[in-house]
Amino acid sequence: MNKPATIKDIASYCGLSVATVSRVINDKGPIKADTAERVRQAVDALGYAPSMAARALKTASSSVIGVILPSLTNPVFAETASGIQQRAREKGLTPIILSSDYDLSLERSAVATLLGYQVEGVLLTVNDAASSDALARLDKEGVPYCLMHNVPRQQVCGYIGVDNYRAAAEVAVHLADLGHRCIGMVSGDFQRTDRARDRHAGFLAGLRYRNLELAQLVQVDPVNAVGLTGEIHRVYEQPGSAPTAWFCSNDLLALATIAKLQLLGIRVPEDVSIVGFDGIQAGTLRQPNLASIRTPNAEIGAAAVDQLLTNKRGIPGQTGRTLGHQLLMDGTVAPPPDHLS
Amino acid sequence: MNKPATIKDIASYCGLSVATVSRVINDKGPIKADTAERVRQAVDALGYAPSMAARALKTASSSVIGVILPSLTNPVFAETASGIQQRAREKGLTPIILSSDYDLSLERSAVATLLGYQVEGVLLTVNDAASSDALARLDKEGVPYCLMHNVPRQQVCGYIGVDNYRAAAEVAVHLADLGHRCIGMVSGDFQRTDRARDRHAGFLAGLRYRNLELAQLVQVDPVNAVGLTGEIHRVYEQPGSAPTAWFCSNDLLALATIAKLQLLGIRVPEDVSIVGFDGIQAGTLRQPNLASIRTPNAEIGAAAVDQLLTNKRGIPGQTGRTLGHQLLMDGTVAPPPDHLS
DNA sequence: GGCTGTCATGTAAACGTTTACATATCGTAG
DNA sequence: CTACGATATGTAAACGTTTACATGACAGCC
Repeated sequence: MNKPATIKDIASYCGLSVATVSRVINDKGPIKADTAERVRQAVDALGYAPSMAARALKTASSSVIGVILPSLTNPVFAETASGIQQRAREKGLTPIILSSDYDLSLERSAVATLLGYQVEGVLLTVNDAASSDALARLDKEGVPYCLMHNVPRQQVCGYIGVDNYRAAAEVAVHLADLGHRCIGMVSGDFQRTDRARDRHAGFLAGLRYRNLELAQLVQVDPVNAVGLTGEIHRVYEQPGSAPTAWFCSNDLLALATIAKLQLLGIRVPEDVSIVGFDGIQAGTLRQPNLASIRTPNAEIGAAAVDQLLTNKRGIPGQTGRTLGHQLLMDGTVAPPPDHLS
Repeated sequence: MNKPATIKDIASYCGLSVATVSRVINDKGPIKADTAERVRQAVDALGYAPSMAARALKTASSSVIGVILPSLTNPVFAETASGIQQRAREKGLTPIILSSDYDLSLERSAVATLLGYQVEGVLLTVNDAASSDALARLDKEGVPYCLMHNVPRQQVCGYIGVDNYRAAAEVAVHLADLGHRCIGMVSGDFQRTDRARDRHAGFLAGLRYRNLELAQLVQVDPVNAVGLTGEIHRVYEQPGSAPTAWFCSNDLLALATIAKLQLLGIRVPEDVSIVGFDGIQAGTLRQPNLASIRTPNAEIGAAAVDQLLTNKRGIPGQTGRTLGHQLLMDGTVAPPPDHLS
């Protein structure tokens, strides 16, 4: 690896002092047009790239923002990362994106890593905002941050997400109004994340609003839906009332549920309705389309960057925003089979 | 934002010199157990995180690796990123992941950005390895890199991927051996990426090997499969021989194609067989499973990190590796409808 | 006791920037 | 002709580390 060119190389190449070169590069202070041109040529010729390390050290600002997400492969967070990426690029910031793999100790060490890079701020989704060490650390260090997707605590630096509770409640009401009376829920990361709990609570509230209760709650391992087959099988084997509709706490789970039902010879949505949550692309690449709640994931990321910058400048404004979601209630939802309307 | 604690704060807190503290932190040189303990306590107490900027500046090594991928939302690259992430963490490296959005000028500026961070090396997937400015720049600067997923040029620093040509040829042979005689291909980023071209060429070669030629080539906008509906409709409207099997250059395209066919009342795989490429999760979350080529995406990312480290140490060994792929030829593939076996 | 070697620590320079301050040049008003 | 403000550039210190070198303490050996 060649030694990268430094500002001194540029300076001596042009017969100038480093100060002048620095001024040209950051265009600060007065400079002769001729000089500026010479410097620019030298920069090109020597392939000079200013050392962000030195710059960060001197100016105590790194132009780096930290990002911590539970997963990069989950489309929800991939889209969020993508939105962050784009907005950060516009703002001249470089994101360092780390995955916590839903692991609390990795959440903590990710924060520690980012602190070392003197990040301008951190955008993150934690398992549980109310009890997060990672968040506590950021608060303690006074590093601005913006939560994404989480259910925010009281005193939070910044927050962007959707109203999971309300969205889930809307699904419950919608299913009830279609005539469903026996409704189940499939939850994955139920105990692990605050949003899964919020969706559950919201769904129950929605059912209650229509004088229903949850007929079944199936909990499965969130990573690869282990146990789903057995549970679904059990529910539909037993005599008695099996749900005519299921709300799944995310789309991947919903797709897996549909596949299992089909294997049992149960048709979706003719026999059973399925609703997911997230509105991922895979849900629209099938017939019938997966009914779901579409959340503006990329927009959440972009808005989080904006929120961070607002906070940094100390503008007192609002500390968070709840973005709108969209009900996609066609495709895999229909009235229950015996329903006369 | 509080001023972060520096090594000097630790030193004066313990009544030691910065040199000693530094030695404790990096455990180099002899230190009394007692002293080490005191330092560690101070680190915890003050929440000290060493400045990576200063460290990078002094040691001229940043512990940062650059990553450039065409997209973060495409599951293939999301998995690759995830694999990189994990292996990098094990090796004590921090990845800066940037998305080029398949844009050549963003590819270039991503390299420039990374150069500023004095990255130890770069892992990247470019549109076209043979003509990439980004790669040329890395070569010029002497920064080690490892290509992922690309079809490598002759003189390349490092390379990890699968044999797209061979895999596509295997699909062709498999379809031919099932009895298909009229076979089409749906290609997305056909003209844009080297691997799409490679898959196309390999597929043609496979067909030729069985004395067949490509019956139809449908090209669509890769981002959202614009035009697919019209093309598919056209093919099956016209009288004459319509393909009984389609090879799609990636899984997202394959899923979209299946959805379109179903809308035309064409059954998959009873009437028409569909094969994708990549083996993404969404393909397995449906019935029947999407036939595809599964590529070890996460492993490609992890192997690329290893390859980079090998290259850096100047170990002369191999400059690249081709990892194995896996044919998943069930679900959406079947013999053609009129086939007697 | 003096010499040597090992262990533990301190001193200070360097890494590549930015920037406050100093300097130099020059046109122009007094 | 001097003084002055503007303009353009140079000088040097500082940012937080690491590390070669220097120092000091203490043990073992003759």
